[in-house]
Amino acid sequence: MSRPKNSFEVPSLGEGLYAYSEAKEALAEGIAESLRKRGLNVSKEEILRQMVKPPSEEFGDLGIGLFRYAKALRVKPQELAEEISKEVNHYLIKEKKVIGGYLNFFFDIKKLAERALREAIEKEYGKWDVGEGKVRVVEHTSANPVHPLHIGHARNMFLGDSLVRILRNAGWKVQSRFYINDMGRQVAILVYGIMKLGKRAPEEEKPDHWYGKVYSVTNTLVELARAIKEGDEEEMKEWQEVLNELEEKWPEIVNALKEKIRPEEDHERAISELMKRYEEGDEEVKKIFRKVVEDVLRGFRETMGRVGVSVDVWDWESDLVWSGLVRKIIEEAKEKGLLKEHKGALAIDFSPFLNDEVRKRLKIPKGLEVPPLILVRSDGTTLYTTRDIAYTIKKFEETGAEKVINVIASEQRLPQIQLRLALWALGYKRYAENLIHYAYEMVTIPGMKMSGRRGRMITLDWLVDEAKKRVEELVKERSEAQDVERVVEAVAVGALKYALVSVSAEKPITFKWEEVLNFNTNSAPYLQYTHARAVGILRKGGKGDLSKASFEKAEKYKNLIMKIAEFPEVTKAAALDLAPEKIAVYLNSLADTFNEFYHKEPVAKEPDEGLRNLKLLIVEAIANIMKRGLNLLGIEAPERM
RNA sequence: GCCCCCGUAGCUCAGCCAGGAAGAGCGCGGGCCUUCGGAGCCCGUGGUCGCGGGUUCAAAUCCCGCCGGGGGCGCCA
Repeated sequence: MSRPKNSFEVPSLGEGLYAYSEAKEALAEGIAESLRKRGLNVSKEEILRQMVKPPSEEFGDLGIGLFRYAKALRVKPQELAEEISKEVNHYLIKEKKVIGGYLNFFFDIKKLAERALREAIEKEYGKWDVGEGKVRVVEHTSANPVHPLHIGHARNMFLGDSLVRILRNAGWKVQSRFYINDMGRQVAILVYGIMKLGKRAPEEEKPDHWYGKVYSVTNTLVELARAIKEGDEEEMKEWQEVLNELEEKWPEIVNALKEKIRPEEDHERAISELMKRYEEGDEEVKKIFRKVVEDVLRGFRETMGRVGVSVDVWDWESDLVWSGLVRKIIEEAKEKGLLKEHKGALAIDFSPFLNDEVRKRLKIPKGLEVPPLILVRSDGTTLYTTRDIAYTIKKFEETGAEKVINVIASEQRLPQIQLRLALWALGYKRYAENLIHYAYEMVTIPGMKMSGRRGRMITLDWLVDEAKKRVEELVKERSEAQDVERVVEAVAVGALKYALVSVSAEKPITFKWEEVLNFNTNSAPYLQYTHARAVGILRKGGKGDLSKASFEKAEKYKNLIMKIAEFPEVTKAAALDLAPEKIAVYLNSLADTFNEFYHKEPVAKEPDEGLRNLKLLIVEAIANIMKRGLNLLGIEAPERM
């Protein structure tokens, strides 16, 4: 581990790497060196990538296939493996075994346990400095402030928050940001409705929920008016149906707005006018927009508070426009001759830039046709992506960030690509290359259809309420905790988070309560329970003493020792791959291994003092890892459940 | 139509980026409770890695083509 550069990112370990990692790297370097001696140009990193866990314990704990090098050297794989085997050593390795072209290593579990257990009971086990104190920005949640946060935003928020934690743990300085998209058409529609209605959210209702209703109703009335004007029978029918549905749910709001948003008026123009005035900074309009959006954000913050997520910086899209940053971008584009008229608006045509080299560097798929990006509407206002260009530059320049990670639904892949291309075209090449679209797929609940236009939403507030209700029933009877309320909260929220971060982001999720709240396996409650159980043992048995533990008996608990020793590799991989699910998968398997041990081995009651101390150390390591691992996923680990 | 993502055991998923020796859990069948928290444990069951080609000593992994599911192709975001 290199020396920390930021005082607040100091790893607690002294010199050197974690035991397992140190051994693995030493072996890799040894193998690479052996191969270099034979004339091959091989790096430690290349070897490291190929080192795998053999399929069976009998083959070894760590291994590598040397076929490709044998081929390059024109020798038999087995012979090469045997020769290299003699040249590679580390004090934590007690045996080497060659099987075919594989070179496998066995750890000396006693020695590994001595080191790994000492490391694992340290407060900051699994912390790294691979980020070297460099800055990264993670933008997440960034929901449109026109309706409550829903299940999709929840996935976004939990993934984003977990990435922040994982990256910080790996030594990056991370800033999280929420982009308040207050200049889009949707907010203008909401404000339009509010102006017509002539009032803001009532005290007794959560503001984001109330505004969500107003937004749905206004949008429906506006769309209906448009359909009538255009004489589109089909659309008319559809929107009328939506309106009827909304009227059943929220008669008051619909009735109040129906009077004021009449089909014969030109609402489109009025809304465009509003947007324009807001963009120009018209004081009167500004006041209303800001008040409405602030109200909705208050609702967001309340929800985020419930699930324990906060962001460092809240950025207003409108500030970007008013500060002139957006205009500056447009000027730059003009000067560079990038702006072309496209159907009456101003756009960047990317075709001159789209060569294979650029595609590769900006991760744009080979076959993807990228349409021109419109920067300025014909009425002179700007669009979301235009402002996002300015925002991206701001994120990089304000923080000196090495990379900016945008957690954004995969539906927005194309605009994100256009954004990178626009940055590239404008000459912000480093930013373009280091802007990461962390895309995630949708979440669905069987039997519940979300429909924005129909005001049908699976809100995060509802999810939390529902989870708490369900958890309460399960916990109340059995709980040993005094503060059952807090436990219910931690378990309910934890279960939701785990369900949404334990699956890789690119996979769609089908949300099923039976799985989310399955206390038996692969869920936050299962892991929390395992943690509480481990802590419970320590309460009874006390903490283990390193100087009294019989490490020579560690071999018997090899599975656990190995797992404990591997934890830092997992936290590192999760950070490098931006993969919270790796933590989840690991913790689940650690819990399985521990529960097996727990059942077979008395710990606190173990009569042999040396063995008892060893076991207590193992239990303490598990508790610590469980807690730290869950924390990286944003999940609390109560001491009692 | 074009493009992107996904397709691994009955179910939920890991492994795919950096090719090397098919993995978990659930479910199902059987067993274990006077024991530190049974929200548990043990044994067993289960796969032409969507299909077809190709590259390779070696393909779930890379390449090409198809099939199925989802998403995207707006002066919306």
